[in-house]
Amino acid sequence: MGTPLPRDPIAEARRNWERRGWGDVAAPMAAITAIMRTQQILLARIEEILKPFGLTFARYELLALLGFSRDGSLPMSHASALLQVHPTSVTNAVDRLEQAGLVARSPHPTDGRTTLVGLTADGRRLAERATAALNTEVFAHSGFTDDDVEQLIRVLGGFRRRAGDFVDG
Amino acid sequence: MGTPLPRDPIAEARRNWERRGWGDVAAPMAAITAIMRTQQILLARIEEILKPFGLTFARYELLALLGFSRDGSLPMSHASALLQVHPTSVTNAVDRLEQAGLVARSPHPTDGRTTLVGLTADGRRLAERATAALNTEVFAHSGFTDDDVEQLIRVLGGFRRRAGDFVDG
DNA sequence: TCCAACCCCTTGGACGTCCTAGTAGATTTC
DNA sequence: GAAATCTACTAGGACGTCCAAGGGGTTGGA
Repeated sequence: MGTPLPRDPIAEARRNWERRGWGDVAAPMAAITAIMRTQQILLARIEEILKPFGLTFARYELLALLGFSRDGSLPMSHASALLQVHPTSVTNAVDRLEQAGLVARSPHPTDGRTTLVGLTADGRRLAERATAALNTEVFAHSGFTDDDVEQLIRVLGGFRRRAGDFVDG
Repeated sequence: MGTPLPRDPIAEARRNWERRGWGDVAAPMAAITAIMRTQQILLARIEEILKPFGLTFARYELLALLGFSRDGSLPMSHASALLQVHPTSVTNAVDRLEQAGLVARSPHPTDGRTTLVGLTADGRRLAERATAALNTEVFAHSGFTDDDVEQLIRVLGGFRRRAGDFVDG
């Protein structure tokens, strides 16, 4: 999985599509496949940076989200909605972060169904250090030009809105 | 995980980054996060279409790759390289596809280390039907305009080449 | 010739994601 | 006010991905 290929496998797939008479959908197929592969590359880079902190990307995202919330604490359902992952994924992440002493669960003061997750002091410190590392090690040399970034945000933002992720502009 | 959010959580994150004084990396952070989320949406759509065929995206990719190879058969290491996944992921996919009678393993004629994976007749038929379904149900209404597709292929292709995925132009 | 280095594949384990229940609390409806 | 419905979280399981380790097959240099 290390050595570069002599040819772009996605361009190859696109040619195969065209050869079979699916030229009308070959380009979107290639674009979607490229998104899949790019995500894989980026995720690997991020995980590599987070590993020394004992974090995965899923756990980091939760930590960062809590760090930006008013009082460092949120209902689990709210975290699930904002991170746009299944509730059980939040349960999983909270279990492990709680084990590590980075977050703590507490009951909601008025709604007995709801559990709040809050950062511990350790959790807040680690989130800040991990963010600093990601900023300098990943985001600062993302591999995209400023123009690329501009276009990606515009194109993918439109896609996500049309896909029903959010409703505002 | 179903109802749209009132605000774009990625734009929100970007504003948080800027507020903390990380404005220099806020845009790439937003672009990368958008790629992550877009991949998640697209993968869910694809898996939904493949489910009636008893396939996952990982298994479909292997089936499709074999369908485009000369004789419908490849060394497992070659499949791993072309699909750009870990060898154990190929082992896993082949195990399940073989169980379903869609592929078959056979020894390499001259190299005793190598195992070939080949499509069965059932496998080839299913790959064709699944591809047709993806073409009409996903790629034909990708949610991207032709311009979007053009830009994504260009931007992500450049990124992947610089990341060492492949070496040609 | 023969052994060290390398390659190919598999096993076992850790993680994250989702789905399907299932339990408990809150809200709505009649 | 009681029943039906909804909401929040958790347990268990399937799947894909990766890493680490191990067992054979190949190869090339001493």
